[in-house]
Amino acid sequence: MPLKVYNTLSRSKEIFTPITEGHVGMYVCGPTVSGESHLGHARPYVTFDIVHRYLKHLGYKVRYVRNITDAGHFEEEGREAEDKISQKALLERLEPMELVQKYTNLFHWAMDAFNTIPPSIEPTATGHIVEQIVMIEKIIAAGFAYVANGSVYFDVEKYHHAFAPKGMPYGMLSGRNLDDQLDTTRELDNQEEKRNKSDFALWKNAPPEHIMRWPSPWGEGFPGWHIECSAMSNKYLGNQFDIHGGGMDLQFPHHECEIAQSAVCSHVTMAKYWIHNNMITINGRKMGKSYNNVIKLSELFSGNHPLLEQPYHPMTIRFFILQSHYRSTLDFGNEALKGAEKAFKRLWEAYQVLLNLTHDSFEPNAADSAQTDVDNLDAKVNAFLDEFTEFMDDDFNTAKVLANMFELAPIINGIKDKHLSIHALKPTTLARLKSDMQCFIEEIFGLKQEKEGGDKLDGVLQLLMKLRKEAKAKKDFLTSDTIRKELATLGVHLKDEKDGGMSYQID
RNA sequence: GGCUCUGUGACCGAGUGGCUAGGUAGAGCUCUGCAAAAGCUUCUACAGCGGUUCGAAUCCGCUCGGAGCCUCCA
Repeated sequence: MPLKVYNTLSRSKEIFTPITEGHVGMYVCGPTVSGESHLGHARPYVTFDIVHRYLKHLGYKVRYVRNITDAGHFEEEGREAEDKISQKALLERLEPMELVQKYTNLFHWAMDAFNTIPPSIEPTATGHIVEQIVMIEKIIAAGFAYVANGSVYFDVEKYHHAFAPKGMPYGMLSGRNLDDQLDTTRELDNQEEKRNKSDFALWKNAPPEHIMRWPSPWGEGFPGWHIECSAMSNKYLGNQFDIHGGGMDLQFPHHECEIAQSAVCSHVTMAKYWIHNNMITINGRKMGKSYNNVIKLSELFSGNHPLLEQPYHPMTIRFFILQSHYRSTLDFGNEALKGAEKAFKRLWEAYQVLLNLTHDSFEPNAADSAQTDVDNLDAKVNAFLDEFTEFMDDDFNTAKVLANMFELAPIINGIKDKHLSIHALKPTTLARLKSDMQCFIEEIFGLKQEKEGGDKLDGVLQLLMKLRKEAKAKKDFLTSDTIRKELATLGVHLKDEKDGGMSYQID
C-alpha cells in the first residue's frame, strides 16, 4: 500500500510520490530563537521527526532542512520596527547573537532530549542574508515588489492577478480570498509605505536603534518575516521540493507568502505536499506567549511550574504526542500526561519482556498448548503487525499503531506468565514480532529508555536483591520488606517475578 | 465580520456509513507471605434537533458551544 499524506493544498489525502524517485526533500519551519522553547514547540519537531524517520524507513533518502530564525522579526508591521531579539537582548544585557546562541543551544538540548534526529541542514537566517537579498532583487526585477523609504514590499495584488491564471492564486494554501483580506486587514501605522494593505515586507529599513542590521541595495535593514524560508529552502532543496511542514498557525500568512515569493522566482509552487501539525492546547487554548499559558520544556522536564503536578520525562511527552494524530489538537493536562507516563512504561516493559522471549525457554507440554488456539493467536499477532505499516501509510497514524501495540502487550505478558503458550506462535511470527516492535518503537517512533545507574548501581542492586531473596527464603519478611520499602523511597522499585526471580525499576 | 477547523465516556484520545479503538483513572477477580507488576472481567460515549439511508458518532441542514488564522506565533 502506498504512503498517503494529507496535503493542505488540496485539503485531502494524496498518494505520496516524490519528485525525484527515491529521494525526498523536506523543509520544516524551525523555531525563532528569541526565547526558550515550550511544549507547543515539541509538537511539530516530534511530528516531523516521525515523518522523517518513516520516510527513511520506507527507503527514501531524505534531505531534511529545518531553519533557525535568528534574525528576529518586528512585532507589528508598520510600527516602529521592534526587533524581538534585540529588544530582549537589551533587557538582558546580552549581545543579540549571544542570546541567539543561548536559545539555539537550549533548543538543541530539548530536541536531543526528545530523541529527534537532527535535520540534514539547519540553516540560519543571519547566515543567508545574501541569498535573501538576491531573491528580493529578483522579485523587484520581475516587477512584483517595490521600494519605499528603504524598505521593500511584495505587491500581493499584482502577484495575485498574474499568478491566479497560472493556478497559483494568493490564498491557495489557506483558502483565503484576497478581496476579503483587504476588508479585514486592520489599520496599521505607516500604511502609506504600502500600496495595499495586504502587501508584506521583504526587507525592512532599520531605524537607528535597531541593533541587528545588514547593508543592502536599499540601505541598512533586516529581512522581512517570510523571505528566509523561501531563500533557504530554494538554496538547499531547489525550485520545487516534496514536503513543506510546519505548524498550522503558519499557514497564513507565512506559508502563503513563501509560496508567492518563490513562485515569482521559479514559476512553480515551491512544495508539492504541505503538511501542517495542529496545536497543543492548554485548557482548550493554544499555548503561546500572547496567552500567557506557556510551559517551557525545561519546566516540563523539571516539574517546576505552577500548572505541573510533577516533572515529566521527555519520552513521556514524545509518547503523549504520538498518542494523538498530528492534525488534531492535543490538550495538555496532568491527568493526561500521567496517563501517558504509565502507558509508556507498560508498553516499554512488555517490549523488554518480548525481547527476552524465546521458544527454548518454554517447555512444550500438552496442558500448555491446550490453552490456546494456535492458528488463531498466530494469525492475530500477524494481523496486528500488518496494520503497523497500513496505519502509518495512512497519513502517519501513530495513534492507531500504538493502539495495536497495546493489543500485543497482553499477549506478550500472557506468554511470559504462561497464560498463553509461546508455541501458539510460530518461530517466524515471534521473530517478526520482535523485529517489527523494535523497528516501530525505537527506529520509527524514536522511543527509548534511558539506562540509569550503570554497572556499579546495577551491581549494588543485584546484591540487595540477593539479600532480599535470602531473607524471603527464611521468611524474614521484616528484612525483605525493609529492603523493598527503603529502595522504593529512593525511587527504585523491586518486583517479584513468578518463578522466584526479582527485577528492579528506577523512576 | 471573513476563512479554516472542531464538539466522542471521569481524563486524554482513535475512528468517518454497518465491526470492542487504545491509554489512564474507577470496580471486581486471579496470582502473591504481603505489595508491586502482570493477566482476566467490568462501568461511564459519540453536543442538541431535524433530514438522507435498510442502517449514522460517521453524510446533509439548522441550533448551541469551542478553537486556529486574519497581527509575532510551532
